[in-house]
Amino acid sequence: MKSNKEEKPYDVSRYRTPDGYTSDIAVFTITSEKTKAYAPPKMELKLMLIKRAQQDTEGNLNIEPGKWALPGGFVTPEETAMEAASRELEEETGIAGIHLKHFGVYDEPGRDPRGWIISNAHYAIVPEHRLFERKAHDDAAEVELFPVQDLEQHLLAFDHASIIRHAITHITRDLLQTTVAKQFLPELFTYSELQAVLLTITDDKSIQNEQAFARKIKTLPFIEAVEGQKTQRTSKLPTQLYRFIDAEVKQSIYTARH
Amino acid sequence: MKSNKEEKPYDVSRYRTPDGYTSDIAVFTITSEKTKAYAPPKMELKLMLIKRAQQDTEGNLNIEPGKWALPGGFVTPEETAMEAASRELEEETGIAGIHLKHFGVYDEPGRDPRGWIISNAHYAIVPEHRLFERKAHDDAAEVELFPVQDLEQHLLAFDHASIIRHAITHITRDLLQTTVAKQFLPELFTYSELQAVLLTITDDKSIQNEQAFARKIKTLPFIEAVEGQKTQRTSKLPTQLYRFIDAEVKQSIYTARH
DNA sequence: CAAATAGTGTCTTTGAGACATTATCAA
DNA sequence: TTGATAATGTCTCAAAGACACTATTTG
Repeated sequence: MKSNKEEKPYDVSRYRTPDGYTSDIAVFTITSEKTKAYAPPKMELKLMLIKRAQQDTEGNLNIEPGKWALPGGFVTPEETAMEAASRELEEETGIAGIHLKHFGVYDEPGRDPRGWIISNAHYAIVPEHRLFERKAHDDAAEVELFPVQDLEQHLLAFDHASIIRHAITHITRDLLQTTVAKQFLPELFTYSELQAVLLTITDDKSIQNEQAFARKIKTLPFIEAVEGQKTQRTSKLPTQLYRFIDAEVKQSIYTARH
Repeated sequence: MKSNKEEKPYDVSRYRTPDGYTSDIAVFTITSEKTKAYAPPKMELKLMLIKRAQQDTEGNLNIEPGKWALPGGFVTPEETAMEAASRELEEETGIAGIHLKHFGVYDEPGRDPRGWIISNAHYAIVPEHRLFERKAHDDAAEVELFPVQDLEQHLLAFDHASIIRHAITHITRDLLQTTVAKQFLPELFTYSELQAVLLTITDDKSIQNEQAFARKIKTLPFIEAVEGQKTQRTSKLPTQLYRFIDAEVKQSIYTARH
């Protein structure tokens, strides 16, 4: 861990410590647009960003004003960055108990004009309905949801453009390779709801095809049909409900079909 | 990113900064034991650990002496943790240009008795032959390779037991779901060599079976046979050599067979 | 020849893919 | 009845799995 080299009194770097440790959060939500009654929703993956104010509440100039940024804040010594993320998220949006995942650390020298500041980045999955009650934060001039496709064109603070790219890469991979998709869905869901979630980040043919996907969902070892449970929220015909079960998903590129 | 709350003068946490930022490295290697001539090697995944000395070269007591630990050290403001890992690895083992991957951050309050120290953890893949020239570091009483199975029984410094568990989880998943296995192999390799690497971390039936795996390797989109290239290092019969090619591997648990 | 690994032949079974068909219900 | 989604029937084709067998080379 620490080598003696740094502990020796003559080592100049001994007392160089970071100027700050922050936790940033890429808050993703999927908005469902009900096109009509008795039909599966059109879903779209969106990222929540905050527009940095010109000045803080004391009247001092803010840093990187007017740019869009990920919510976040400084971590205190009494908490982990994950706990800080959870706390910030609650302060920002008023919601707690959200799925959070670490996906990277940003420590490039010069990434933050304020000094040597290390950012621990997470993504969060927030079901749309829980975002309704969100409230503005003190330095957040605006809070807005952006479809993940057209994020490139906005002016982003610090190195957040890069962080956001990685966040999208990670959540996309996790949605396809783990069962996090359940964080976007109700406890019980139909095949077309799961399909709509997956289609926000993939255009895979066998996921696009209704019949194929409806058949496939029955064979997945980590999803089970809930006998006798049906809903009419996606069609006039009562539709089978499914739930995720705790089953370890082991996969390998050396055994899968290609 | 930073909220005004922390910038206000009355906020006590404003000046609380970490006492250090370290980079730790889980150095993995696969040792090949040639059981006999003209046979595939028996391979085993091992992790390199350092035994912390009782005192440093100045005669001061060292922290966590006698315990096994991951190599690593403090990150300076002029570098990223990844660069620090690369530098430390070179100082420690004399080797450069090694595959490194970030897999986690450790920032639990109290994890390090010296203060609020954040560890950015990476794993490294070092081919066995490059470890031969490794040399002892100044505070490393001993350097040793441990098979990943029997790491639990050793006394580990700080929270390294936990970090190591995560490192093994991550490298295992990456070996099966990405093409990092190539980091353990020569440029050109036989099906049985790749098989031996994979069998260090899985007991999957279709990887264990020679015929099945020999057939499967020909169909993998990210591996190609190198026409006309054969070797006799794994058998008396000249054997086809393969190489990894740059092909994007997209997989999904919703489309794979289960 | 014996032994060991590499590689093929072939049969069975499973599931993916495609396409058509049926079921159910609201408007 | 129309229109929409859900669900099934069925056929084809590709690949997985299993097992036997052949090929090549060294000692």
